[in-house]
Amino acid sequence: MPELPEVETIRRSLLPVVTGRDINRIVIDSPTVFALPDPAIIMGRRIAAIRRRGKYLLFWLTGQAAAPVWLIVHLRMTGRLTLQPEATPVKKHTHVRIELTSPAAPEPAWLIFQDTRRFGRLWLQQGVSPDVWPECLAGLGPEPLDPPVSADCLAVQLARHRGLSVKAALLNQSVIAGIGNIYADEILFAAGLPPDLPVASLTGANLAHLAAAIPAVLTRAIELCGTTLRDYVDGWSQKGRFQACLMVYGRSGLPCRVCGHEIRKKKLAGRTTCWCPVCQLL
DNA sequence: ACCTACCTGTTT
DNA sequence: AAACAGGTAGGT
Repeated sequence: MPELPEVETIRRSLLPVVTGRDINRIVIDSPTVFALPDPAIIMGRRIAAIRRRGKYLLFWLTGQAAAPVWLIVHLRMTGRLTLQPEATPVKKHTHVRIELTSPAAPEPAWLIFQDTRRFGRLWLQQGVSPDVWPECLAGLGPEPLDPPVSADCLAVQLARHRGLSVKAALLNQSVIAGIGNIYADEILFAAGLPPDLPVASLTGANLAHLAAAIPAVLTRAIELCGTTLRDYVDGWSQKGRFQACLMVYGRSGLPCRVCGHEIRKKKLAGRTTCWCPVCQLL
């Protein structure tokens, strides 16, 4: 489900409500999803900020006379992170519930982690900055949007993966952080590149088109609050609207919205890949 | 550079 | 009944 635009939309939707609130209670229904050795580590802490790195959400938890702790969330395919009013009944596939209170707000609220397929995970990181946390964030490539990735940066990042197809390279989180199957296909369409093109055969002009397409597609997707195909919603349970703008993903057999040629589909890098054989002909 | 596993639900 | 789904870790 969530790629960079969806995770960023969730971050922005939660930000104004959740920052400054205090953790009053935590209920873990699935210890495999969140192995929290001792709830006392985060009890009473305040959510001071929310950051995003690639597809990870990072909650900065401060406490009096205590070193800050990071709560790290990855939603994988079907994870949801939403706010619910205090009295909301517990829904199916709820794995973690965090009750948040605020001196300014009379009613507590729940921050809920739901995940049908249970691939999503939560972790705690104490002491070390999450950027160097070896188990996840340390291996991530650069953020594609701040600043917008350049052709030079892309060339450097791709240099270690010359044997991959350009689609496989875009999906590799150590090349650029945050791109998944939907946006890889959409970016390659916007760049006019065939997905099975080997990285080794990319020209300078190809790299320039690719570098321009990455921020263009991701920024537009964020503006439209992400892509809702089935499960994805933001922190207020609102769907995204970028699905109406998809040019190739999920459109196999349909006419290309630019040239009218039939959109094709095949497995590449283990993932279904859709492209226009005319607009993306080298 | 590929394959499978991890899960549950939906579509073919 | 089988294939497939936004992701990634781990094995070969």
